[in-house]
Amino acid sequence: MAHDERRLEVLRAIVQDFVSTNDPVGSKALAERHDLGVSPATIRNDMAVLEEQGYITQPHTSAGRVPTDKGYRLFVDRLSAVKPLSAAERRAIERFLDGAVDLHDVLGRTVRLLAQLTRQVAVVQYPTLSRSAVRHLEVVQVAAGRLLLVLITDTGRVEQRVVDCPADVDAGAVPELRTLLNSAFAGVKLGEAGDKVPGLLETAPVHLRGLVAAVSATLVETLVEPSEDRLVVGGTANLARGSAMDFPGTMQPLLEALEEQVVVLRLMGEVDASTVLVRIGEENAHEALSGASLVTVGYGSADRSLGGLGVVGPTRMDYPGNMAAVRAVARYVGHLLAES
Amino acid sequence: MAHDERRLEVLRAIVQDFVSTNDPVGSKALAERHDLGVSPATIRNDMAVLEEQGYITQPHTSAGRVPTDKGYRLFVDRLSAVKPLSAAERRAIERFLDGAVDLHDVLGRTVRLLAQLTRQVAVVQYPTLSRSAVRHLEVVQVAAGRLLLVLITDTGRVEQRVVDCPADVDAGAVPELRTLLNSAFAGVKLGEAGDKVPGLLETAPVHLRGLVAAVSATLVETLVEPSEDRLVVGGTANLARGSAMDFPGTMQPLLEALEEQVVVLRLMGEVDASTVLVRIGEENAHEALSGASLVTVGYGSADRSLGGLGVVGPTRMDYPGNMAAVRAVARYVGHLLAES
DNA sequence: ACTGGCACTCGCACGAACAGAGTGCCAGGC
DNA sequence: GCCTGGCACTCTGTTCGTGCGAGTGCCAGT
Repeated sequence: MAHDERRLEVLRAIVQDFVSTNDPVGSKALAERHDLGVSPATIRNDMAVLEEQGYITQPHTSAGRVPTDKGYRLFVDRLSAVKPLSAAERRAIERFLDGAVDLHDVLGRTVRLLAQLTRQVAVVQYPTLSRSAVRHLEVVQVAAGRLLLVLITDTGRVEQRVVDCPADVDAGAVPELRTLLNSAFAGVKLGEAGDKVPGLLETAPVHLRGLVAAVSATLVETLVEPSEDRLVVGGTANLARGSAMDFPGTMQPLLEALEEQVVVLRLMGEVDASTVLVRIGEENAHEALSGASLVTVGYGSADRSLGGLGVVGPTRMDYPGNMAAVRAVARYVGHLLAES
Repeated sequence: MAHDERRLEVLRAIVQDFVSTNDPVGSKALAERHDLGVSPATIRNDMAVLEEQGYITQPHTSAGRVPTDKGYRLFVDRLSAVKPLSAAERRAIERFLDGAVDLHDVLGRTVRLLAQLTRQVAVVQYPTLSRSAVRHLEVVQVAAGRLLLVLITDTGRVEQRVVDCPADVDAGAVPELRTLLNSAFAGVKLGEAGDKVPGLLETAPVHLRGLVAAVSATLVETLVEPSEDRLVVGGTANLARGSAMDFPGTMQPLLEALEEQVVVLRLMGEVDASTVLVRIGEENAHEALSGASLVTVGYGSADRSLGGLGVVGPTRMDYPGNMAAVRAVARYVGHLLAES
């Protein structure tokens, strides 16, 4: 039993050393840097077992050992203590995020902050529209047969669409339409708003029917099929910083995946605000991410998750530190957006 | 005279070959691939002169020649013919950009298009606020003492701010305020709108004075000190594609500069819509860009430039092709935004 | 003014030899 | 039964030397 205990301790030491030095770690160095109380030879035996179990591997015969994805997984699940942020870091979060003027600004600052804190690539998802509610619908006439529809959500996100109205629009009708739309939709979740559009057509005053009909298609499109969720990416320069061997061959596929957004967004869909989710290397299924790890968490208030944020980096990353940073930032952003 | 003529022809050939092969080009290869009508020995003499004049250089004593920044400059200024886009490319531009639903979408598509067309990093500037005009100002009451101010510009850009009103807000006052603001500011250029705020305070109906006073500070902030101009960046994966030697050492500084935005935005400030501006290597002054070239142009209608767009890549790039692509895309985007 | 020829200079790829790191295994001690 | 010290072995990365090829500069000839 004390056996297994120590073997795990050895794994932890390997992960820690490898993360900080980026060199395969051998039994001798391990015995020197950590006082495990046993000799290198004993450690070698433990390492042989760990390798057989698939937790570590050696790049080539007679180099040190390197953790495998499975090894990192065990480390994250059982061996890593939550590393509290320093007071300076906490202060940095507040100082950095306070003073943001609008949603775009908040998310922009968040992604920069997270990238700086973790020295990894940071990703922040815009608040998911389907979970947001309508705060206000604005209708503006921009030309004779043209209306601009602006949707403002309770998370501060703004979506706009231009609608062509075949019929001439009576000037007085626009404010009426605005009132009608707002009384119908204000406070309604976007996911549920679509169902109300048909009903609206029937109950609208006769003289507005034409207008409502013209607008309804766009309305459905805006409310129900919210434009693909957006992602803010920052700190890509950190990819180039790490050792060239962090990513097999080139980092081109990873950069492509980050720009593609859809891949990352799908992963973001699974987050919730209470637990930090870690995906390591091959666990990501997607080819381009198979050499990378993601640390993600949802942000939002207790009762409602708005979106996700996290960092992307080499599997060789400081998991405890990044998990702590991601969680702390998510909490703060959640409060910030909940109260606005 | 025919002398100098041929020497320039040699320079052009060197640039073209080096851009396409990425290998230093020697006199022999040059004589084979281009029919200059003279022997390698003669070309060698020309190259010696070109090198003395600073247009080309050799990486090491016995390798071929490589163009210098000065060489590229001469090539761009005097030796490159405008390369018209293929019909397929023109069609791609239309197909790609039509069907964009809003400004964000237009710029997002533009940057992707440009990155794909040129296989370089693409940058697109949001329409500069100070050159835009107010299309509509929206006021929404989101809570007892809180107003949301939304500015919609004629270029489709949307800015929003939350205003805290110390006094209680009379429900009926909000529409009045909206009307007041719009009649005062609709159509006004943002650069000139600031001057009108003080006047507004005096001429406003008495019962609105308090409200106007509360809003005016934010109004000035939104209109006059427009939030830093935004930049959309895409195709960074193309940086990793090129040969590792395209950028000295690492591309980290370049990625940082692109995220910083401010560096690139300053360069964008100088563009105009009529001429494609090319900055080569060291001409960029800024450290991080000293190994890169920028090809930029303004977009907008004839009478009014909205912003800039362009590509960033290694000095070893296809200047004629990129200039053509950048110009064509800028034209199309200009039309698209002018008519919306 | 151009051309062919020739000697010269390097960078680079290839191979050998070498040092260093790290392992696996075995026999002995607690 | 588990740990330890020792030892032989197996690699990789590095260094050095060599040969090759590419490319140049120069010179004499047309």
